[in-house]
Amino acid sequence: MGPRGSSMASTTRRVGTEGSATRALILDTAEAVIREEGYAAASTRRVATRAGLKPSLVHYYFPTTDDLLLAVNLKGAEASARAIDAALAADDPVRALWLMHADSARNALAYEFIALANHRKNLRAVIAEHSERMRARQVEVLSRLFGDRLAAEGLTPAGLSVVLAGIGRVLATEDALGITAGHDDARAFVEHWLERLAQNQGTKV
Amino acid sequence: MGPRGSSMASTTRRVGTEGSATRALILDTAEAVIREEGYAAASTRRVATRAGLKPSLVHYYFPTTDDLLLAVNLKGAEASARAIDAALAADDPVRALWLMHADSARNALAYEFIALANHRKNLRAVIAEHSERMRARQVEVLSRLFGDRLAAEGLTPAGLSVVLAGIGRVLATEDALGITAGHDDARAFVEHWLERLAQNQGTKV
Amino acid sequence: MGPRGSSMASTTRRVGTEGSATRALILDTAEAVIREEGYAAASTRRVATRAGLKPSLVHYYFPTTDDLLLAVNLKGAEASARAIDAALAADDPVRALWLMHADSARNALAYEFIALANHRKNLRAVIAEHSERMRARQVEVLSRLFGDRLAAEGLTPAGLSVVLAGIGRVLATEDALGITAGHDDARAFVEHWLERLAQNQGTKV
Amino acid sequence: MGPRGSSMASTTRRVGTEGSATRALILDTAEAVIREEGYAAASTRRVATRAGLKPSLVHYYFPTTDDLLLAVNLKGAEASARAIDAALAADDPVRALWLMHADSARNALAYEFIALANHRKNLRAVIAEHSERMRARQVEVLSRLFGDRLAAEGLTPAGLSVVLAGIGRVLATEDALGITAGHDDARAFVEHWLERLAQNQGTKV
DNA sequence: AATGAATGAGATTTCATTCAT
DNA sequence: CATGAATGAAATCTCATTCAT
Repeated sequence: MGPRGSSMASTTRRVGTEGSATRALILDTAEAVIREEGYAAASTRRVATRAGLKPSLVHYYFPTTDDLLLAVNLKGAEASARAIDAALAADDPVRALWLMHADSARNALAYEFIALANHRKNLRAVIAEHSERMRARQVEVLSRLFGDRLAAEGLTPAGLSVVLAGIGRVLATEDALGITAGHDDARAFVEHWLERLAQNQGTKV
Repeated sequence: MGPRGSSMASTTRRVGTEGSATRALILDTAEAVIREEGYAAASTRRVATRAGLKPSLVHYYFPTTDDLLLAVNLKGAEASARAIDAALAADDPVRALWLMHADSARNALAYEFIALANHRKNLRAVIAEHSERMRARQVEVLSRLFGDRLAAEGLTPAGLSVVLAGIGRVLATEDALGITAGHDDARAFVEHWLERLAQNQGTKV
Repeated sequence: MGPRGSSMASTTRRVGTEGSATRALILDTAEAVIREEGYAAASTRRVATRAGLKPSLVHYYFPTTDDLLLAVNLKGAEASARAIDAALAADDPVRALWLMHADSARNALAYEFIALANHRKNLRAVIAEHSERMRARQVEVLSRLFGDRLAAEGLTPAGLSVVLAGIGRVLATEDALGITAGHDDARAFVEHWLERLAQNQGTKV
Repeated sequence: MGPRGSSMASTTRRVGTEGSATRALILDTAEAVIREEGYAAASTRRVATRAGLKPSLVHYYFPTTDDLLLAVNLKGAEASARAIDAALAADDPVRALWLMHADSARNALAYEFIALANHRKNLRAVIAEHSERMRARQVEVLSRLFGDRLAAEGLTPAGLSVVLAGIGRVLATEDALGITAGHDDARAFVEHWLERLAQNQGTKV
């Protein structure tokens, strides 16, 4: 990905007003680029061109490419957190959670950040922490929903979260590649199983 | 990611003796680089340096970077095919298949190629085809093992393959990032469930 | 000076044939640029433009700016070594040594490399070593010329080398800036003193 | 060295109260940066960051980088002038002058400005003038101390100043690089010689 | 079968400077 | 007094690829 200084990415450093419209535009554009072309394509130039800005301006707001990537990651994490909280408030919380995991737009982004974390030691810790926080948040929600009742299925809230994440992600990523064999079957299986679970579920809080 | 020519990948063009030791060395090195640093790092130079060869020589065997990447992908696909066939011959075929899906080294490579396919239209078709072939091969194996008996669980061979792939992949990728919450629970759940399935299984062919 | 990776400069790495005419041209041009505009001006672009080459070609021969700078330094050190050896063979060796130290072209280059060493940890060791080798070579020459006879003046070969280097350098650098006050006086003083020394000198070897 | 506007340095233009604490902070920080990392590192940004200020503020006080550099140079010249005056008032003035010339902190800064003058025509005249003034001031002091008595040694006040400057500078710069061969010998030689001179010296004024 | 030379493109980053508030 | 925004230029480096030998 070109030369990259070895200095730690400064998660906190943030040039430009937080509420700046330009900053938001850059962030949105970068997210779109990452989703469509991968994190490696989120170069200053490409993002700037697409946003109709000068490359230098991108650097003004995000001194380092890492800063930009982490900012997009953070934004995604915040969106996921909101989605989880919304699930808890939904009519059928478990199903809402499953839909979130099977959402391909969300998965495309998440996938990129995992790939990114895998290849850039600098960013690994921050990205991993975001993922862990999402897991924890889901555990909270699922615990509130099921109490101990998941144990009857041989599962735990954390285990359920892992299973849904895995199946959701493989469906989304394969869809993107045009691979579909077994998808409907797997989806039906999960949904059927979740329905059964839902009957076992405690009162919504 | 640096400049990448837009020329169609010449899947078939192949210079250099097929059985050449140099060719094998380049392929192995490229695979290691991809596994450790990601496909974006598999540049002619990097592979050459690491293999102790001149960059030009890499180009001699693989005229295009895409040629090299596809060759590594093909090699991985062949290894996966062998693993699936070996599973069929194992004592506990379903469990062997699950272990294959949960194998982190294999997943690391597979993950890279999915990311690659996602971001390079050129290669998408070839890589997707390899994945589909693997899925088909597993369906064959699982059908032979279970016949119709999976239906009782609300599943199909293809659906089961998808489920195992998803859960296996999420475990492997999160492990790599040091995320472990819920992993043991999910693993126990899958293994317990597979044991139950195995009792339902037909005679090994 | 722009981004600079933290990787150690690879003193030995050397792309392109040693005897290449292009390589020599780049080296000569870089030396001229450094002498005239300072080491900080020895950028790929500037050197390339001045040599009538493409910037990429400079990178082909000297992957890193540090590689280029060190190569120029090495070339200078070799020239100095030859000058010292030539002094030993001259009619009046001590005076020849003094003239070498007072040579402004040589000093301009030396000055740049000391400044460079001062500001780039990477290169410090190599450059310092070159300087030390020059000092050692002079000590050898002066010892051969004077034996113990310098002691009568309260000096040693190494001490004399330091004194000549210091006075020679200040004269050369100030000349370059147009500062001349006291220069003739200092020069006369040194030359008078060296004449006296020469009479004290042993037989030339 | 990055882009550097070609606008003449505005030696006189000076925004911000002369006595401003902020101005002094910027000046001190710039001096430290130059001393430690060289004049080329004294960029608006770097100085600002290190001083905990915004880059724009540095520009507010010093519209141009050249303005900043010259201000630091002036500050250094004033300090040297004070050191020379102090030498005259010292117990052993000649020795005090020598110690000033051998002072490595002072030399590090002086070295940078000579390099700077060498490479930026804009600034050459101003910096050279400062140096010349220091030389003149020393000549005054030495004349007062020795009258004509230096002639017996074949020297003049200006010549002595040059000699001390040269030897002092080479010792200081080589020390910084870890080169020490001959240093003690040269130092002993100079000090012994200065002692002899001192006995020849006139009454302190 | 292998390699040295050359080139154009692009990515990352740093910088000085201007302007409006 | 002070600052945020914006911009254009340049420096460093990496790459894929082509060509001639």
